[in-house]
Amino acid sequence: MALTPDPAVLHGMPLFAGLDGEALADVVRQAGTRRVPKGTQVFAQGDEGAGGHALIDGRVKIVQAGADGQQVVMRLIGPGEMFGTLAMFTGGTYPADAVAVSDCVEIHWSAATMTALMERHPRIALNALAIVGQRLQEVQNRLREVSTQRVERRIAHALVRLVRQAGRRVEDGVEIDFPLSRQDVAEMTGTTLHTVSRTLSAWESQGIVESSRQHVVIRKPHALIAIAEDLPPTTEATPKD
Amino acid sequence: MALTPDPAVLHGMPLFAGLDGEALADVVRQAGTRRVPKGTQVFAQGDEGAGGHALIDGRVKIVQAGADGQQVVMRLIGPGEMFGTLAMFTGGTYPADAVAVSDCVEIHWSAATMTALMERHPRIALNALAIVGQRLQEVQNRLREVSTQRVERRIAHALVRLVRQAGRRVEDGVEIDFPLSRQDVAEMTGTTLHTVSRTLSAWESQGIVESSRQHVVIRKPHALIAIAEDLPPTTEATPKD
DNA sequence: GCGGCTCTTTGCGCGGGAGCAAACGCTCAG
DNA sequence: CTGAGCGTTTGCTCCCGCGCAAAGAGCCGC
Repeated sequence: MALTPDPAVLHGMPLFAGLDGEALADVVRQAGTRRVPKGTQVFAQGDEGAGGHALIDGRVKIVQAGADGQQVVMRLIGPGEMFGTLAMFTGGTYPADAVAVSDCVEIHWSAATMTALMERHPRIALNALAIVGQRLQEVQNRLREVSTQRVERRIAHALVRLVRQAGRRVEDGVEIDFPLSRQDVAEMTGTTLHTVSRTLSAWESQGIVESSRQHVVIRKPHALIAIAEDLPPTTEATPKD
Repeated sequence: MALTPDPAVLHGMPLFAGLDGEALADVVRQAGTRRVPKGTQVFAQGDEGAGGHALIDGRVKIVQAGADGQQVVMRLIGPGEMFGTLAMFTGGTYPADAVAVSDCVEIHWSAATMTALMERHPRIALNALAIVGQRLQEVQNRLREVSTQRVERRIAHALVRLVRQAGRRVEDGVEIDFPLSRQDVAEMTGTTLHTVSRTLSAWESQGIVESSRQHVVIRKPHALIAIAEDLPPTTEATPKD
């Protein structure tokens, strides 16, 4: 292939944690590289022959659609993260769409090579187990959240998670470094874009956030956390933990 | 120790699928057996040293509670099913409560022995991967459901799932063979026991279900599926206005 | 610069379903 | 048999958040 990825990109990927340099080289040798222009799909829900994907550059959104067309944003992927790996262990068809929200570069492995890699380096299978287990817990937490909490709190929590995942410090605040529409947030929290817009407007008038088209900056992270955790509305306090 | 489980109980457990008789005997040899009286916990959310559990007899409910005390029923476990295994791969503390809703007998393995078993029989790790992956997909589906669908449909879907898992054919209908309160259903679907009660009452007056205390019988499964899938009401359904 | 497109904001009205409270009824202990 | 306790039913009220609609605001290509 024209593009041969640098083995260094695999560093920090939990799936390949604990592998020695030789093993990493082996993993990289099997990988293919691909450019994915903004707005196109990396793979589609129901596609056969699921393999493994790792994002080198850009942003990818994992969206699951129901029979009625209703969508839910399952994950947002940034450089260095893996995606689409779940399908390999559960029958081979992708359970969701992966769409590039900016121009992307990804490396990928076919299901066959991935299986071979896991046999040659059993450590990968154990890593996968830990990763999938953790993902399961996260989804369970989201399920509990959406089942028991009000909309405002869910939106706050979603933003807090986004900050943790894609937050970038800027002068007076933290920027969410991800193209993020109101519709996206709605599909992450089980509400409508209208309610998200209203909520953000309210927060903006309180100086908690500042948002523009596809773009959000958190001005008072502690206030957002207070809403997410349902703490008393302290004016300026550092929440314990 | 008095109780030495029959290796046959492991048959049909996906986690041990594909193991030969000798390996199964090895697995059984490491297991401990325990009786758990109705109403008590097998393990509690946050407990350290998570191991693996398999239910021999009885019924167990897996419940996750949030900081505010709000609960969500994650799974219902019947004989032959495994539970509590997730925690082994993700840090060692149980993410939910497991409470016996009837007198139970379970076998269990400590985290250490389970790890050793997985090293001795790598097939177990691969099985675990498939199981956790499938569970993740199921939870994602529930998340989508609770995020996008109305209450009546969610309740219908929950009952359909319960029928699949613990359904028992009886004369004119299918019985859900599991002690099931309105509160339980509410905690599975993200609503309140009041709404569940009202919904079941409405269905009962339409002859779709028949319910009493902790007990539900589905009289017209097809009608329930129609509600769950939002299909046009079938032939004998009572017309709406 | 102009027009069109997408994303966003905001007003308005309504309804699904939560919350509260009270009564009913099955089960079981004594 | 009697009483206590828990699960269930049902009425009533209220309001959060959805749905609809229309206007505003960046951003694009031409």
